[in-house]
Amino acid sequence: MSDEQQAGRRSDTTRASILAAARERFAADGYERATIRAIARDARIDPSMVMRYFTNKEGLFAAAVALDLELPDPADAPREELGRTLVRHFVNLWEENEVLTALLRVGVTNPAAAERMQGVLRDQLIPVARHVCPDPEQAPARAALCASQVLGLALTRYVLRFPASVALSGEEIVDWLAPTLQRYLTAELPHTP
Amino acid sequence: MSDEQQAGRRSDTTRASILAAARERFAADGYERATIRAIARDARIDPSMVMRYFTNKEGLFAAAVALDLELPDPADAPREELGRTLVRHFVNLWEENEVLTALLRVGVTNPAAAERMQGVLRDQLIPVARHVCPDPEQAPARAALCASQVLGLALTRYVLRFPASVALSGEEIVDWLAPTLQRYLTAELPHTP
DNA sequence: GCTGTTGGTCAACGCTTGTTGGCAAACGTA
DNA sequence: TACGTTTGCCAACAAGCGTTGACCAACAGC
Repeated sequence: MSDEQQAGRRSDTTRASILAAARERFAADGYERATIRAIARDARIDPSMVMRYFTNKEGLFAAAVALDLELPDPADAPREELGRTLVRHFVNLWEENEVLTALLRVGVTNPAAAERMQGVLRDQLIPVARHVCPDPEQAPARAALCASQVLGLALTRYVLRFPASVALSGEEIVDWLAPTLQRYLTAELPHTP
Repeated sequence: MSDEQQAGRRSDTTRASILAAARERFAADGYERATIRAIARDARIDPSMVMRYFTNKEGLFAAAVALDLELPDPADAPREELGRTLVRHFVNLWEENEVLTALLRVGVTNPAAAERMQGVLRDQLIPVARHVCPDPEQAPARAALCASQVLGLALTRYVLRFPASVALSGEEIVDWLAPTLQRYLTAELPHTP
């Protein structure tokens, strides 16, 4: 009767297991090397099922990396601790959420994924920056600097797996990065105007 | 007579044009999507020539991304300006050198490239850190933090191409990042021991 | 003159990829 | 019981990949 959902009645479990396998493979191998055949094998179904559920490899990826950062409301934390709050939030997110690694690894090769990351920055991080930084006009640049440090750490820790970066504890990361983000968000411009 | 070089007498120009095309493609497309056929087309030769000169796709990549950071000697700059000196050096390097973008984009998918980046960190950046940081035992962690910030900025600027990151001038990048690297290298540990 | 080496092209190989359409069960409803 | 829908597997497709080996043209030295 209802055509508002495409498949959805009984085998949501299959759909979910495909998505789980896809996330794992995309996070581990990137876009091209995460083949539909390998994902289907992990989910113990036939490759053609993937097409039925998600029409495309692109569609599968888009469904696999639906993302909401759920950033804390800047009004909830004191302005001087926002850096620390943000870094702690990101570390927790990366530790528990495979989607972020998948998005990062794929975004490097796949323009659609890169654009989605850019959208996350625009819709979720820039507003936070606009709320706390001295001149709202600088919000995009300041948010981009924060993103560069957070993504850089994720890159060396979860993707490139530099030993010294992997060895850091969550606490240490927070202690090192918090002042950086705090300065990027709230400090006056470092150069003479 | 001399067998110290494998091919090298007359057609070094072909070899060089293959390498140039390869660097460009690897930097723009990553490992899998930079096909030998496309590289050969760019260099206006037959794909089989690539194999003759470099035996493998792996061999081609390895030859295309030979890299030396040529970091400044830490003894040449005053300790308090090392952060600024390093950031300026890296910005110049990234602006003029396609190899770094290629290495970054490929390293995300290709373990061999990731290992090479790790080697660069180990052999070229950690020694600098060991030379200036309070406790030499912390050198790997401090160098990894510096790498995370530098690579993160390169990621958002040259690979993901976030507009706010692209819009930054070289000077602005130096002004923002220098204090970060300076702190990662020389500050006392930020947390209580 | 021949002849061997070098730089280069052509056509094909085996393989993997994303993707498609047909067919077989299982199930709910009438 | 009969039937239509859902859920799934199987076999195949066209295309693209890295890679190979046979063949050509030019040029060197004897």
